[in-house]
Amino acid sequence: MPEEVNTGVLLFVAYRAMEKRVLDAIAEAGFDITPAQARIFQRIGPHGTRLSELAEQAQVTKQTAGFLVDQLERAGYVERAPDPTDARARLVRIVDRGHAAIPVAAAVVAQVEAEWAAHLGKRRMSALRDALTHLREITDWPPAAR
Amino acid sequence: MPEEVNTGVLLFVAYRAMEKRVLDAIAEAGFDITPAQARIFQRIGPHGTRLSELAEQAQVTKQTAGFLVDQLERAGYVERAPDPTDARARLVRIVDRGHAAIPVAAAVVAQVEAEWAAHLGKRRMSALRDALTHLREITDWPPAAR
DNA sequence: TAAATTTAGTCAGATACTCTGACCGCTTCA
DNA sequence: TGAAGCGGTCAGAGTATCTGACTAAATTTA
Repeated sequence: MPEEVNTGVLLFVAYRAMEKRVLDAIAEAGFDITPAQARIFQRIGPHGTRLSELAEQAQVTKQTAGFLVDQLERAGYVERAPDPTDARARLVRIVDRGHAAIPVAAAVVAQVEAEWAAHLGKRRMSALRDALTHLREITDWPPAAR
Repeated sequence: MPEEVNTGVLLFVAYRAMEKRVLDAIAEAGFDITPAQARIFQRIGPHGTRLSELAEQAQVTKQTAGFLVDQLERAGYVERAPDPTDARARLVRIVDRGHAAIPVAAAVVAQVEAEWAAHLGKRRMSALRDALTHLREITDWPPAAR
C-alpha cells in the first residue's frame, strides 16, 4: 500500500527539523532569539527590508511583525531607518549584534543541507529543491492577499 | 546566479500554503478549528491516539497538546477514552463533529496536491514526495528527544 | 490640483499558544 | 516490593498572534 501521508505533514516535518537545528545552534552561540523573531529576522535583506514585506514573507500581520521587530530592536539585532524612497516607510536593517548571528545560522543551514544531501543523494536533493522552487510560483503569497 | 534560497524557507512556503488552504476550507465549511488545534487533530489515528504521541508528532509539549485537546473536546470534535492496554493512558478519539470535518479536509488536501502535481508535472511531484518521505528517516523526531 | 483612495506603519486590546516546573497514579523491572 | 519510568494533569508565566481603529504619506482620479 502506497504511503498515504499528506504532503503537508511531510513538509512540516522537514521544515521543523531545519528550524530546530538552526534555533538550537543560535541559542548555543548565546543569541537569545525566539522562533518567531527568527522567522522575521531571516527575511531581512542586506539593504534593509520594509516591515510590511517582512510580514508578508513571514506570513503574519504587520502588527505581529512590528511587535517582533520591536523586540529584535531592543535586543540590538536590528534598527529601523527611514526609507529614502518613501517617507511613510521605514527599513528594518540588521546591525552589529544581528550581523554576528548570521554566520552561525548560515553555517548550520549549510550543515543540515549537506546532511540531507548525503542522505538523499545529490540527485534527489536537487530534485527536492527544484520541485520546491517551482512550487513557489503557485504557493508564494499573492502579494495582494494581505 | 543559482538561486540562493535556504531550503528551510522553501519548505515553509509550501507548508504554509497547504495549511492555509485547508484551514480556510474548514472554516468555510463552518468548523471553528484553529491552526494549532488542527495540527493536533490531523494526527489522531482511526482508533484513537495517545496524548503524548500527538504531542510528539505535532512537536509540542504534552501540556500544549493537552490544552488543545481540551478545546477540541469542549467543541465536540474529540473525546478522551481510557486506553484498555494501559490504565495510565487515555486515547484521544475523533467523535461525530470531528468525523464530519474530515472529508472537508481530505477533499482540499487532494485538491491542493492535484494542483501541485498539475503545476510540477507528475514526475516532479512524485520526486518531491519521494525526497520528503526519505528525509523523514533523519528528520522525524527521535522518539526520545522529548 | 483638490479630493478620494490606497499604502506603510502604529496603538490598543483581546486571544490563543506554548513553555517550565511540580505533581499524581499506574507500570515495569531489578 | 521498592525504585525508576511513563502518561497525564495542574498551576503559573511568558510569547505570539489577531482584529479594529487610526495617522500620515503617496498615488490616483475627477
